[in-house]
Amino acid sequence: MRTRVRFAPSPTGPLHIGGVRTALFNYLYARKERGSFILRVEDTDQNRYVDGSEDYIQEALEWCGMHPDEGPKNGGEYGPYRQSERKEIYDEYIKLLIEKGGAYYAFDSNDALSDARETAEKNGESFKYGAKNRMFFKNSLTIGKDEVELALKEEYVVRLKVEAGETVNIYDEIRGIVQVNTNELDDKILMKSDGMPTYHFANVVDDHLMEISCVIRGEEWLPSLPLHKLIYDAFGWDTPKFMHLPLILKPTGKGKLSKRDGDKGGFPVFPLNWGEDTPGFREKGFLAEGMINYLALLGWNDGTENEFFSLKDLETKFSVTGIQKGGARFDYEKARWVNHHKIIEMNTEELTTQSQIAKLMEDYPIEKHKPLVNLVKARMYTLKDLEEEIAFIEKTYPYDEKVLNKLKDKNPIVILNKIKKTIEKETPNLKESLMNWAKEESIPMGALMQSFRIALVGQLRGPDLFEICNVLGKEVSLIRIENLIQHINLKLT
RNA sequence: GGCCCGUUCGUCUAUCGGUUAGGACGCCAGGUUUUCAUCCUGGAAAGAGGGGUUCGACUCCCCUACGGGCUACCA
Repeated sequence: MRTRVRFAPSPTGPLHIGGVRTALFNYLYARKERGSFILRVEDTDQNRYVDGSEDYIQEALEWCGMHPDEGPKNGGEYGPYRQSERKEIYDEYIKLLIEKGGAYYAFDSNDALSDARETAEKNGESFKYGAKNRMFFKNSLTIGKDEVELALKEEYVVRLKVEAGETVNIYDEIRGIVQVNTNELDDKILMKSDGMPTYHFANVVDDHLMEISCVIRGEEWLPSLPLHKLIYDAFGWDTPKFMHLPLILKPTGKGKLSKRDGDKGGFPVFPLNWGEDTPGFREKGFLAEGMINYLALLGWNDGTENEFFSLKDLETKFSVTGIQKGGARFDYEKARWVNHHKIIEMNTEELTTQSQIAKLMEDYPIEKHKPLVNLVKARMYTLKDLEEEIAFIEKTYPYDEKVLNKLKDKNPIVILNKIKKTIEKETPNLKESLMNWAKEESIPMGALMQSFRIALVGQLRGPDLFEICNVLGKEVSLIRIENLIQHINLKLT
């Protein structure tokens, strides 16, 4: 049997990072098994449909390098790949299921159902429309044929007929056998009154028709797995394999990771920007490889102590046995650290051509780009860090007065003047020359370097000083040194 | 509440009955460096609790606790 897996998001907004990981594991499984990775858009709920989400999903996958083999954009033999375009298929199959006796029409009003729900809750029970009570409701099992014909002209739904008292056994590739008694299940609605299928029905029909060999999805679907199994059984279809991935949890506190957590903690929970106030990893300066690597680590490992993987590595190293059972807390610091590593690992040439990097440097001559990136590369955790790291080119930070106070008694003016002169003369090896001078004059190395650094950038941090001097050029360096001399003189008077 | 799933350092994790319980992020200390950062070395830090099974349990089983998910004509 060919390996075919699908990623099946709903276009209800931006793709959550948990969704990205589900897509990733699907993608990796497909590549590892030399199968197909399919994108299917599950847009059966018109009320929750959000314009632009499908494009967002597509773009996010492409940014990550996970190109679907089949999907709404590039088509395929098993299309259409949007559920809203498969309505006739569901109609056909729901009829088939009803004929087989696996499902039935139900005509209960919302009022009747909420009444029933209320009384059940009053008695401390949870309401379930099922084998125990379906005969007390208005449906095609309780009313006559003629009446059904009539009722079918009005609004109706189709429900799965779940037999009572049976044990359903299903195998999850990660967790093993999951067992549920059908008494715990209810007669789930398969077709809604608007004529669209529910997730459960569309999902099973499509997975079967698209010949999906393994369903890989989030753990939130585990409770409905028995239901799905029952639908397969009702049709007489073989079930695919199932794999339920653990969820991504909040960094602290209870529950799964949400957009609110990102807002609170100042980190993205989406791959790409969505509107103005929903930041994405990409815009926050992550490399796709950085985000992917971190996400892969969140709930999976290859059994070794290796933590760095490219997407290509993962395609060969991915294995189901390495998948974790329990949920994993999201740790932005570690995500940043992984990204940092990816930045350092990337060759400077490639890094320099990253569009975000190129944009930050567009005001500088092109030949300076690579040396600049090279200079601050090791200091970057995100691509955006470049901006702050090269800010010294435009301006100096306000002088660190604490340092100036300490330097006060160490002849800073003498030192600065010496540096000035040395630069003016265009001494071939500035560093060596200054160091030799300091040695001869018994000037502490610290005083020399600190004065120089304060002059050029205003503070005691930043990349290699002589490189900075080099980048700034003779003219700017001299001006900055002169500025500091004046600043000190002003303070002395 | 009911049902299902889970539980190793603060966090992500290794261990697949016998280990000084290993690694990574973060934290702390030291080193390299003209500064900061990078980098290197070291350190503190874990088997939820209780019962079994076993010569021996982090590992297998049961119970409890805790955590998570589901409980819609949403996915």
